[in-house]
Amino acid sequence: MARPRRTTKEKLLDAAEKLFARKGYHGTSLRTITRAAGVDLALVNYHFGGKQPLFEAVLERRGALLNEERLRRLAEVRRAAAPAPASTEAVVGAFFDPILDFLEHADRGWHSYFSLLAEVNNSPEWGKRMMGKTFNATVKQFIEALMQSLPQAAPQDVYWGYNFLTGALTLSLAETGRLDVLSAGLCRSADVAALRARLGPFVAAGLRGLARR
Amino acid sequence: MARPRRTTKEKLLDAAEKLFARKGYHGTSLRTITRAAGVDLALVNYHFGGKQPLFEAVLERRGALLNEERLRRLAEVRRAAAPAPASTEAVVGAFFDPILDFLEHADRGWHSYFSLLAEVNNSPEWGKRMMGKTFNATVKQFIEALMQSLPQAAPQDVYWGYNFLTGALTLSLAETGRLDVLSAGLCRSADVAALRARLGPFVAAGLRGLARR
DNA sequence: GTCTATAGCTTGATAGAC
DNA sequence: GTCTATCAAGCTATAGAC
Repeated sequence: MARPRRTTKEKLLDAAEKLFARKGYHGTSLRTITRAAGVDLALVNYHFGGKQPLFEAVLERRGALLNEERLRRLAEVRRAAAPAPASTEAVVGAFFDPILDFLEHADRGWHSYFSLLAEVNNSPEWGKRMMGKTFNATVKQFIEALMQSLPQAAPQDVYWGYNFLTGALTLSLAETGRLDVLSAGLCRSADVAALRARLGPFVAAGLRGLARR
Repeated sequence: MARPRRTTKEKLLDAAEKLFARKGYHGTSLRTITRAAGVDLALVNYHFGGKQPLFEAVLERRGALLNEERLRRLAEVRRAAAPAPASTEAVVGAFFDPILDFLEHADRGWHSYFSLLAEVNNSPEWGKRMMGKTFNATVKQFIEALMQSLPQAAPQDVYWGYNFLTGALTLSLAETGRLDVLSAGLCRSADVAALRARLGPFVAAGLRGLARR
């Protein structure tokens, strides 16, 4: 409630975030976005310079916050374990928990943002370039920490393991509702507490299993 | 080499598969598809009735083959283990191996198909409806087999575990090239043998870890 | 910063000749 | 089954008034 007056830029970012998450980049027109934002069409070009720069601004806005929080927690678990390396469970937690906390405690926009991220991460069109630009520097530090926590694992196993880890995460973040259908309502895609209880154990056990190969 | 003469319908399906995989449904125009297929624009409507029916036909063509092969292998591992239930590793293998075999031994179209599937699976727009229509009946049998292989696990754990499993799989199938960048070339997204060696162990260990919670 | 008006294209779909 | 021709609608982007 700190600043209820959103600027035009923020209105555009919020509306674009929600709509890009639902129908993707090409499935969303600037007219739809500006109508939802209650803002004139021409202002997209004034504030962002075009459709694609707007898209990239959406991805980067919360990406920067996420990186910051992840690195803070990674430093924390490393400090707590020193001089030993942080455990696999702790590193995985530092990677997942910021996302789960944002989803549970913060504004609804994070749901859209992560759903969009899930799509971008799995898209050949955007995956490599856009995910890399925003997240590579942070991710490299996590992969290094995972390697230190699993000294017997080959580097290739850790890279592939990170790939599986992020795949499991992103599909969960997409909140497609498919889990609800498959389980006939027993599980809900949007149940963050249920996800939190299970994602970490699954991934940590998977990584240890890979290292044991 | 059995039938080198493709029908117009097949030409359209092949071109659409490749292009939808690259840029998604909204990012691909019918003109781009028909140009790539060497076929007249109006024939999409004649043969399929529109853009969306073409998209669904692409998803269903190979989906039917995949379901068939998966169920064949599931029956096989069940028969081999009877009267005990098939092991988690065997069930997971029956789910992954058909995909990996198609990728390794069959025509290039399977790469596009699975890459497209990865995007659809992570998309709120298509995920629930299109994945469900083609795959729900088969997937339910696999989830049931997983439950039998992990009798101590709660059903919720298996449903969430299936969600993680399919997330890890689909990101690997997307072949976004991100793994190549992160590992500085040490691992390659398209290396099916490397994926085969690691995906099963990761997922089986993850499921067992979940069940042990 | 905001808005109107519009240029210049591309889109999916179809009517109708062959 | 195939192809030409075209329609109406939608798109991004921008020039220029306020």
